[in-house]
Amino acid sequence: MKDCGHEEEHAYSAARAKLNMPNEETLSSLAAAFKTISEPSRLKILFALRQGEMCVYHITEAVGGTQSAVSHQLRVLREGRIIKARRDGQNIVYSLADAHVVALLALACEHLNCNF
Amino acid sequence: MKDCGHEEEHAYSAARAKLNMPNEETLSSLAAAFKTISEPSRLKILFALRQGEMCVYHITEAVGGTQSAVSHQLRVLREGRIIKARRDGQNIVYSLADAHVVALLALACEHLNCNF
DNA sequence: ATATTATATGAACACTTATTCATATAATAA
DNA sequence: TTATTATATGAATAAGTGTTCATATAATAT
Repeated sequence: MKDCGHEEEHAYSAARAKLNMPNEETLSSLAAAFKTISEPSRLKILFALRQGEMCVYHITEAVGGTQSAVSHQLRVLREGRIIKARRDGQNIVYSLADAHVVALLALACEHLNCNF
Repeated sequence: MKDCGHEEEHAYSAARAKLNMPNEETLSSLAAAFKTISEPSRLKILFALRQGEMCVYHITEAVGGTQSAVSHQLRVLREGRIIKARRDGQNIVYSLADAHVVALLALACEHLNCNF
Protein backbone atom coordinates (compact mmCIF):
# COMPACT_ATOMS: atom_id res chain seq x y z
CA MET A 1 0.00 0.00 0.00
CA LYS A 2 1.39 3.35 -0.94
CA ASP A 3 0.34 6.91 -1.27
CA CYS A 4 -2.23 8.05 -3.82
CA GLY A 5 -1.68 10.97 -6.16
CA HIS A 6 -3.66 13.49 -4.15
CA GLU A 7 -1.11 14.46 -1.56
CA GLU A 8 -1.67 18.15 -1.95
CA GLU A 9 -5.46 18.06 -2.07
CA HIS A 10 -6.35 15.30 0.39
CA ALA A 11 -3.51 14.64 2.80
CA TYR A 12 -4.67 17.53 4.94
CA SER A 13 -8.04 15.83 5.33
CA ALA A 14 -6.34 12.74 6.71
CA ALA A 15 -4.26 14.84 9.07
CA ARG A 16 -7.30 16.76 10.30
CA ALA A 17 -9.20 13.47 10.63
CA LYS A 18 -6.54 12.12 12.97
CA LEU A 19 -6.55 15.30 15.03
CA ASN A 20 -10.33 15.51 15.33
CA MET A 21 -11.02 11.78 15.75
CA PRO A 22 -13.19 11.02 18.78
CA ASN A 23 -11.49 8.72 21.29
CA GLU A 24 -12.24 5.00 21.45
CA GLU A 25 -14.63 5.38 24.36
CA THR A 26 -16.75 7.94 22.52
CA LEU A 27 -16.76 5.79 19.40
CA SER A 28 -17.84 2.77 21.40
CA SER A 29 -20.65 4.69 23.07
CA LEU A 30 -21.89 6.02 19.75
CA ALA A 31 -21.72 2.58 18.19
CA ALA A 32 -23.56 1.07 21.14
CA ALA A 33 -26.30 3.69 20.87
CA PHE A 34 -26.87 2.96 17.20
CA LYS A 35 -26.62 -0.78 17.77
CA THR A 36 -29.34 -0.54 20.38
CA ILE A 37 -31.79 0.80 17.82
CA SER A 38 -30.61 -1.35 14.92
CA GLU A 39 -32.89 -4.33 15.35
CA PRO A 40 -36.36 -4.52 13.77
CA SER A 41 -37.88 -5.95 16.96
CA ARG A 42 -36.53 -3.07 19.02
CA LEU A 43 -37.49 -0.45 16.46
CA LYS A 44 -40.99 -1.85 16.57
CA ILE A 45 -41.09 -1.23 20.31
CA LEU A 46 -39.85 2.33 19.81
CA PHE A 47 -42.46 3.06 17.16
CA ALA A 48 -45.07 1.64 19.52
CA LEU A 49 -43.93 3.81 22.42
CA ARG A 50 -44.09 6.85 20.18
CA GLN A 51 -47.86 6.56 20.69
CA GLY A 52 -47.45 6.89 24.44
CA GLU A 53 -46.23 5.00 27.49
CA MET A 54 -47.30 1.39 27.86
CA CYS A 55 -46.90 -1.60 30.14
CA VAL A 56 -45.31 -4.82 28.91
CA TYR A 57 -48.64 -6.41 28.19
CA HIS A 58 -49.68 -3.68 25.82
CA ILE A 59 -46.26 -3.44 24.22
CA THR A 60 -46.35 -7.16 23.54
CA GLU A 61 -49.87 -6.75 22.19
CA ALA A 62 -48.70 -3.93 19.90
CA VAL A 63 -45.54 -5.52 18.52
CA GLY A 64 -46.34 -9.23 18.62
CA GLY A 65 -44.05 -12.05 19.70
CA THR A 66 -43.63 -13.62 23.12
CA GLN A 67 -43.55 -11.81 26.46
CA SER A 68 -40.07 -13.15 27.11
CA ALA A 69 -38.63 -11.88 23.84
CA VAL A 70 -40.20 -8.46 24.36
CA SER A 71 -38.91 -8.32 27.91
CA HIS A 72 -35.38 -9.14 26.78
CA GLN A 73 -35.49 -6.37 24.18
CA LEU A 74 -36.93 -3.93 26.69
CA ARG A 75 -33.94 -4.58 28.86
CA VAL A 76 -31.53 -3.81 26.02
CA LEU A 77 -33.37 -0.57 25.27
CA ARG A 78 -33.52 0.37 28.93
CA GLU A 79 -29.83 -0.30 29.57
CA GLY A 80 -29.06 1.74 26.47
CA ARG A 81 -31.07 4.63 27.96
CA ILE A 82 -33.33 4.67 24.94
CA ILE A 83 -36.41 4.02 27.03
CA LYS A 84 -37.16 4.42 30.71
CA ALA A 85 -39.27 2.37 33.09
CA ARG A 86 -41.37 3.09 36.11
CA ARG A 87 -43.25 0.65 38.26
CA ASP A 88 -46.98 1.08 38.70
CA GLY A 89 -48.33 -1.61 40.99
CA GLN A 90 -47.80 -4.96 39.33
CA ASN A 91 -46.94 -3.37 36.03
CA ILE A 92 -43.84 -1.75 34.63
CA VAL A 93 -44.70 1.19 32.39
CA TYR A 94 -42.22 2.01 29.65
CA SER A 95 -41.74 5.23 27.71
CA LEU A 96 -39.21 6.83 25.36
CA ALA A 97 -36.24 8.29 27.25
CA ASP A 98 -36.00 11.61 25.43
CA ALA A 99 -36.76 13.53 22.27
CA HIS A 100 -33.49 12.53 20.62
CA VAL A 101 -34.88 9.06 20.01
CA VAL A 102 -37.83 10.35 18.04
CA ALA A 103 -35.55 12.73 16.16
CA LEU A 104 -33.17 9.92 15.22
CA LEU A 105 -36.03 7.81 13.91
CA ALA A 106 -37.42 10.72 11.95
CA LEU A 107 -34.05 11.55 10.44
CA ALA A 108 -33.40 7.95 9.42
CA CYS A 109 -36.88 7.71 7.92
CA GLU A 110 -36.17 10.84 5.95
CA HIS A 111 -32.88 9.33 4.76
CA LEU A 112 -34.80 6.32 3.45
CA ASN A 113 -37.70 8.33 2.05
CA CYS A 114 -40.29 6.62 4.20
CA ASN A 115 -43.02 8.59 5.93
CA PHE A 116 -43.04 7.74 9.63
CA MET B 1 -49.96 -12.79 30.67
CA LYS B 2 -53.02 -10.70 31.16
CA ASP B 3 -54.16 -7.16 30.88
CA CYS B 4 -52.75 -4.40 33.07
CA GLY B 5 -54.90 -1.92 34.98
CA HIS B 6 -54.57 0.91 32.51
CA GLU B 7 -57.13 -0.12 29.95
CA GLU B 8 -58.75 3.28 29.73
CA GLU B 9 -55.56 5.32 29.67
CA HIS B 10 -53.18 3.16 27.63
CA ALA B 11 -55.05 0.66 25.51
CA TYR B 12 -55.63 3.31 22.87
CA SER B 13 -51.88 3.76 22.56
CA ALA B 14 -51.48 0.07 21.79
CA ALA B 15 -54.27 0.24 19.22
CA ARG B 16 -52.75 3.30 17.55
CA ALA B 17 -49.34 1.62 17.63
CA LYS B 18 -50.68 -1.33 15.66
CA LEU B 19 -52.36 0.95 13.13
CA ASN B 20 -49.34 3.17 12.62
CA MET B 21 -46.67 0.48 12.75
CA PRO B 22 -44.30 0.59 9.75
CA ASN B 23 -44.29 -2.60 7.72
CA GLU B 24 -41.58 -5.23 8.11
CA GLU B 25 -39.69 -4.04 5.06
CA THR B 26 -39.46 -0.49 6.38
CA LEU B 27 -38.38 -1.73 9.78
CA SER B 28 -35.70 -3.89 8.21
CA SER B 29 -34.40 -1.00 6.13
CA LEU B 30 -34.25 1.28 9.14
CA ALA B 31 -32.54 -1.38 11.22
CA ALA B 32 -30.03 -2.01 8.45
CA ALA B 33 -29.26 1.70 8.18
CA PHE B 34 -28.57 1.98 11.90
CA LYS B 35 -26.62 -1.27 11.91
CA THR B 36 -24.38 0.07 9.17
CA ILE B 37 -23.24 2.93 11.39
CA SER B 38 -23.14 0.96 14.64
CA GLU B 39 -19.56 -0.24 14.57
CA PRO B 40 -16.66 1.80 16.00
CA SER B 41 -14.45 0.99 13.02
CA ARG B 42 -17.08 2.25 10.59
CA LEU B 43 -17.89 5.33 12.66
CA LYS B 44 -14.20 6.13 12.60
CA ILE B 45 -14.28 6.12 8.81
CA LEU B 46 -17.33 8.39 8.80
CA PHE B 47 -15.70 10.87 11.18
CA ALA B 48 -12.64 10.81 8.96
CA LEU B 49 -14.65 11.47 5.80
CA ARG B 50 -16.32 14.38 7.53
CA GLN B 51 -13.01 16.18 6.91
CA GLY B 52 -13.34 15.63 3.17
CA GLU B 53 -13.15 12.94 0.51
CA MET B 54 -10.23 10.54 0.69
CA CYS B 55 -8.76 7.54 -1.08
CA VAL B 56 -8.36 4.21 0.72
CA TYR B 57 -4.73 4.90 1.52
CA HIS B 58 -5.53 8.08 3.38
CA ILE B 59 -8.58 6.60 5.08
CA THR B 60 -6.46 3.72 6.34
CA GLU B 61 -3.84 6.22 7.44
CA ALA B 62 -6.50 8.23 9.30
CA VAL B 63 -8.30 5.38 11.06
CA GLY B 64 -5.55 2.80 11.50
CA GLY B 65 -5.81 -0.96 10.99
CA THR B 66 -5.12 -3.00 7.90
CA GLN B 67 -6.02 -2.10 4.33
CA SER B 68 -8.13 -5.22 4.08
CA ALA B 69 -10.21 -4.47 7.15
CA VAL B 70 -10.78 -0.89 6.01
CA SER B 71 -11.75 -2.06 2.55
CA HIS B 72 -14.28 -4.53 3.96
CA GLN B 73 -15.84 -1.78 6.08
CA LEU B 74 -15.89 0.61 3.14
CA ARG B 75 -17.90 -1.94 1.25
CA VAL B 76 -20.46 -2.21 4.03
CA LEU B 77 -20.79 1.57 4.18
CA ARG B 78 -20.99 1.84 0.40
CA GLU B 79 -23.64 -0.87 0.05
CA GLY B 80 -25.59 0.86 2.81
CA ARG B 81 -25.44 4.07 0.78
CA ILE B 82 -23.76 5.84 3.68
CA ILE B 83 -20.74 6.71 1.56
CA LYS B 84 -20.15 6.89 -2.16
CA ALA B 85 -17.14 6.03 -4.26
CA ARG B 86 -15.64 7.33 -7.46
CA ARG B 87 -12.64 6.06 -9.29
CA ASP B 88 -9.76 8.43 -9.96
CA GLY B 89 -7.00 6.65 -11.82
CA GLN B 90 -5.67 3.87 -9.64
CA ASN B 91 -7.45 5.20 -6.61
CA ILE B 92 -11.00 5.01 -5.34
CA VAL B 93 -12.04 8.22 -3.66
CA TYR B 94 -14.71 7.93 -0.97
CA SER B 95 -16.99 10.58 0.46
CA LEU B 96 -20.11 10.83 2.65
CA ALA B 97 -23.27 10.07 0.69
CA ASP B 98 -25.45 12.89 1.99
CA ALA B 99 -26.06 15.36 4.79
CA HIS B 100 -28.30 12.96 6.72
CA VAL B 101 -25.24 11.02 7.80
CA VAL B 102 -23.62 14.03 9.41
CA ALA B 103 -26.93 14.98 11.00
CA LEU B 104 -27.36 11.49 12.49
CA LEU B 105 -23.87 11.58 13.95
CA ALA B 106 -24.46 15.04 15.38
CA LEU B 107 -27.78 14.04 16.90
CA ALA B 108 -26.33 10.91 18.48
CA CYS B 109 -23.40 12.90 19.84
CA GLU B 110 -25.85 15.35 21.32
CA HIS B 111 -27.76 12.45 22.88
CA LEU B 112 -24.55 11.28 24.55
CA ASN B 113 -23.38 14.77 25.48
CA CYS B 114 -20.17 14.53 23.50
CA ASN B 115 -18.96 17.40 21.35
CA PHE B 116 -18.31 16.14 17.82
C1' DA C 1 4.09 -8.00 -22.78
C1' DT C 2 5.53 -7.88 -17.45
C1' DA C 3 5.80 -5.47 -13.08
C1' DT C 4 3.98 -2.54 -9.73
C1' DT C 5 0.56 -0.17 -7.20
C1' DA C 6 -4.24 0.42 -5.30
C1' DT C 7 -8.14 -1.70 -3.94
C1' DA C 8 -11.39 -5.54 -3.45
C1' DT C 9 -12.87 -10.06 -2.02
C1' DG C 10 -13.59 -15.17 -0.53
C1' DA C 11 -12.93 -18.30 3.25
C1' DA C 12 -12.22 -19.27 8.00
C1' DC C 13 -12.35 -18.27 12.74
C1' DA C 14 -13.74 -15.91 16.84
C1' DC C 15 -17.16 -13.30 18.85
C1' DT C 16 -21.62 -11.31 19.46
C1' DT C 17 -26.57 -11.60 19.79
C1' DA C 18 -31.84 -12.68 19.30
C1' DT C 19 -34.97 -16.03 20.44
C1' DT C 20 -36.93 -19.91 23.07
C1' DC C 21 -37.77 -22.47 27.23
C1' DA C 22 -37.95 -22.86 31.87
C1' DT C 23 -37.83 -20.57 36.01
C1' DA C 24 -37.39 -16.67 39.24
C1' DT C 25 -38.91 -12.33 41.33
C1' DA C 26 -42.23 -9.02 42.83
C1' DA C 27 -46.78 -7.23 43.69
C1' DT C 28 -51.41 -8.15 44.82
C1' DA C 29 -55.52 -10.89 46.21
C1' DA C 30 -57.85 -14.28 48.91
C1' DT D 1 -50.11 -18.02 54.29
C1' DT D 2 -50.98 -19.53 49.47
C1' DA D 3 -52.38 -18.39 44.78
C1' DT D 4 -52.29 -15.50 40.93
C1' DT D 5 -50.66 -12.08 37.86
C1' DA D 6 -46.89 -9.25 35.66
C1' DT D 7 -42.43 -9.03 34.47
C1' DA D 8 -37.57 -10.42 34.43
C1' DT D 9 -33.77 -13.49 33.67
C1' DG D 10 -30.28 -17.55 33.05
C1' DA D 11 -28.93 -21.08 29.85
C1' DA D 12 -28.78 -22.97 25.37
C1' DT D 13 -28.98 -22.75 20.61
C1' DA D 14 -28.85 -20.70 16.13
C1' DA D 15 -27.78 -16.98 13.21
C1' DG D 16 -25.06 -12.96 12.14
C1' DT D 17 -20.62 -10.31 11.80
C1' DG D 18 -15.65 -8.22 12.06
C1' DT D 19 -11.04 -9.34 11.31
C1' DT D 20 -7.19 -11.80 9.26
C1' DC D 21 -4.90 -14.12 5.56
C1' DA D 22 -4.29 -15.09 1.05
C1' DT D 23 -5.46 -13.94 -3.38
C1' DA D 24 -7.83 -11.50 -7.18
C1' DT D 25 -8.84 -7.46 -10.03
C1' DA D 26 -7.86 -3.18 -12.19
C1' DA D 27 -5.02 0.73 -13.52
C1' DT D 28 -0.60 2.37 -14.68
C1' DA D 29 4.32 2.26 -15.76
C1' DT D 30 8.36 0.20 -17.96
